[in-house]
Amino acid sequence: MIVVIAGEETAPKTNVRDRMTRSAAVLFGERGFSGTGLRDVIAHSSTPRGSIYHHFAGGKAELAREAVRHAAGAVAAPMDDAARDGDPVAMLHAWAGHWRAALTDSGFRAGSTVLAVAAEPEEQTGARAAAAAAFAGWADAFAAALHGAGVRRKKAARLATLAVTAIEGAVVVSRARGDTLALDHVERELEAAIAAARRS
Amino acid sequence: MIVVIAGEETAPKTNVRDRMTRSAAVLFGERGFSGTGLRDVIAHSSTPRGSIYHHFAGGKAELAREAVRHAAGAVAAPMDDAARDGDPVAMLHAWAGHWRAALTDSGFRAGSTVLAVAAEPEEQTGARAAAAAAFAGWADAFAAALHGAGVRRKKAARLATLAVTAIEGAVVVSRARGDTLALDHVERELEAAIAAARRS
DNA sequence: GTCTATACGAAGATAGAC
DNA sequence: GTCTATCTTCGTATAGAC
Repeated sequence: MIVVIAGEETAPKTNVRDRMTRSAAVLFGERGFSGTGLRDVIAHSSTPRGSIYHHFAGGKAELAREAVRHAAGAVAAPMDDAARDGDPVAMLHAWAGHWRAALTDSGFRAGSTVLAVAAEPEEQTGARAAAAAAFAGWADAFAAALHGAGVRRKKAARLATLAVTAIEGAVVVSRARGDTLALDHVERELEAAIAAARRS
Repeated sequence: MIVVIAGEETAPKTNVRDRMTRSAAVLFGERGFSGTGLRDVIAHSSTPRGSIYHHFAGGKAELAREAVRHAAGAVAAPMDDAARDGDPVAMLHAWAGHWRAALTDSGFRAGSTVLAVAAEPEEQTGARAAAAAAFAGWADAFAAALHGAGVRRKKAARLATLAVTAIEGAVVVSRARGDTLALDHVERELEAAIAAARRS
């Protein structure tokens, strides 16, 4: 979410930190946590080199936690927009559509920041809890929509976990293949699973 | 697959290379490709330091390709054993059971070698094609079992993609959470999806 | 085949001037 | 807040002795 303060002439204090966070999210998703250097983040965000430890006193681990939180929100935003109808299928399409666009727009270089960080151990990233919270946030939002559409609460929770894991997995498989076939298949099968759950 | 040659007294030529490959597969799965150094592989496999470039002239990229192939086979083995009955549900249980055991036995440090390599770009790993082939191999084997159980060929292919992506995703989420809940949910929902596909 | 030694660059992180 | 300079450790990879 971008907050614009009316009439502000100078850049907000958080500008540099935000740009670093955004670039870190992109690069961690593309190259992984260990595969991305702080120098890469500086170069990608065009921010001052000497100030990264001023903005992120906790070093790379703090940057990873912020990047994961940012990425979690960036994925949740289109889902939340679509959730206003209360239709879980619309939510699924917004969710899958976000990744289809990210993959094709980047020439299949984009990847999930959250998954990339979660794929490396806590000792390296220091961001395991943030990644787990991101997965849980997506699942909870989707489960709420499913429950609102008449799916039993426990069934909705399981189906939401299936959606989170399959979509995150489909992003990786699609990237490896260089096409969106895996994402297409997952989207269609999840839609069928939602329809079946609503009937029962 | 492990081949034991009867009566062989000395270690086979491939012994050191195999141990390096196995350790690389474990460590890439746990720490990611960039997060694992060749020194880590040497230490974990207790192999001679000076010989890694003798066995893997292509360097770390060649090691990654071999590790991915090895990991692909290690996951396919329990699936193939269960597939002898031709029951896709038994295959699913063997598949999920393999990961449940790997996660709990390792204190939730184990991870998917294939996913870890696929989550980093080709320019870093040099193993994108091997990862894509591993995903495709699992999906094709599962799709064949589904088709043998009466699921239309195209539906079977889509459902198999759902299974591959969801299980790989569930391993990451389970690791981040420190429990097998995501894997449990995915296994149960995939079982329901298989049952629904056989009815239609 | 395996060894030691090392090249060469980059990693994360810090110090202290301004 | 941002700079430059630097510390220390580590990365992959290679050379050449044995």
